[in-house]
Amino acid sequence: MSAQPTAVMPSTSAAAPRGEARPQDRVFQALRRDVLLGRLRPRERLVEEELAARFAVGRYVVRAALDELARIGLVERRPNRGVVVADYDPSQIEQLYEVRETLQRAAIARMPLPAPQALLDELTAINRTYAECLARGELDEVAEANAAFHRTLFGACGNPFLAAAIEQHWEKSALVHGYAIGVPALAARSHADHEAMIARLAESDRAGLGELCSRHMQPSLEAVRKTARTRP
Amino acid sequence: MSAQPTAVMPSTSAAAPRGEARPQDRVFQALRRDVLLGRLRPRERLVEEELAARFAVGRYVVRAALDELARIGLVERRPNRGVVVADYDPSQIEQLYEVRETLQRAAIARMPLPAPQALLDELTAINRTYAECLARGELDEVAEANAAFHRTLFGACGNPFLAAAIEQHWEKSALVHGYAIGVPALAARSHADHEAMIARLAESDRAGLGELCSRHMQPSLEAVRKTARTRP
DNA sequence: CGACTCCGGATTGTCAACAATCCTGTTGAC
DNA sequence: GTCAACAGGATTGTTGACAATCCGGAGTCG
Repeated sequence: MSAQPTAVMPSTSAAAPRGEARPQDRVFQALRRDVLLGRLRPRERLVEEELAARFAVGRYVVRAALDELARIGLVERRPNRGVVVADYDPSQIEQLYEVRETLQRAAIARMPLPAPQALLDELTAINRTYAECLARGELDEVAEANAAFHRTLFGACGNPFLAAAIEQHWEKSALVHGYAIGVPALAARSHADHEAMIARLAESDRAGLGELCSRHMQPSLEAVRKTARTRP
Repeated sequence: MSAQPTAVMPSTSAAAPRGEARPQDRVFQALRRDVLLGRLRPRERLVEEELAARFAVGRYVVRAALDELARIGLVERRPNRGVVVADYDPSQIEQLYEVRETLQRAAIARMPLPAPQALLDELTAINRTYAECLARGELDEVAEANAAFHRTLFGACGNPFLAAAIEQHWEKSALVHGYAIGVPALAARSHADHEAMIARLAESDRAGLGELCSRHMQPSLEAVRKTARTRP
């Protein structure tokens, strides 16, 4: 009885597509946005009791949310010493991007082509949302659309574990993306890149897509390098 | 003040090299071994209160340990429905191994060669421990030495994020390794493979090391395939 | 004058009890 | 006989209070 081997999918993040009414998810999302939009700065300390008061919730919930944030690498837990917002130095960001490029190239190499029309349509729709929100200046929504585009694109590689690894490292470098989106020129170029990616996908140009995705990561990486030179 | 940009290293697991006296780490390790050595079977349910009684500890500690186990993918949490031991079906294991191979090849491609003598010595020492524990039939220690070998080898790739990703996926497939170690022929072959890897490393044979590492993963994968055919 | 020790405040780690949720076996109607 | 609603028990989610730990500064000794 009950020998049904139900598959255990790799759970990338807590982003279930449903109601999301759990209090700890609400706190998690709020803190995540605070970090990504710069309201909480790197190396800034997060005190559990303050957050519990701010969100009108028990400290246990805050704790669970912080655990989740630590899991995806946005904050760091020091045992008995609390939680601080993660602060990657430039060389670490270079290393992180190196891994991301490796994973993305692997995903593109394994992606079934030609891509189904449904995928192209979905990506096109997401990128339209991206442009619309950008025009309205809703940076928060732009970031979400940007994430959705990459999640959908690399989720189509056919290997859930690979897709999960890509998303995981995307989250880790989310701080950098957040910065890049804030610069209008970079955001506009990003939108154009996305369109080009859809075109490569439509014409089954695997090599071109790989190159495009790798170059797509360069501008924000370059911005980090420049900032590093300015503030050594 | 305190603008020192202390590096935030990617924290792969809670395996700090120190005392490890935290109760939740003790429970975590104990449960981890139970899963890896087969004392807890796939799809088996883990009830918090039972574990709390067994380890003479509060339910909170069990909860934290289970969270950690879920984080590395050995158990699965279903909200409001408890946790069960993870159960990957054969096709998922194939996908997991595909990602592992991709990551390992990337690590080998970036590994600084020639390898420092200290690394060769460390790997040799670990592999000796492997053989000794295998001879004594201490499977638990064999598994630990096996993990240490791979952690040390791929940790030398120079990119902590890449090393962390490799270790993370190693943990996810730990169940498969545990099975392979239990088969004497496979365990012996594994030891020989490790020696060959050290040799390739010593002579800076990058391509040979890559091939060797990929082939090194095949036997346990093949065992999974066979088991799948036997029990469909 | 510098280094060491010890104490106080702040913060995290843990516990036991309470509330919400889910699964199971039973009952009743169609 | 089958299906749906319903209670009962079991299990997880959450809370507030208590204990353990760590950081910083006052005080003391060399």
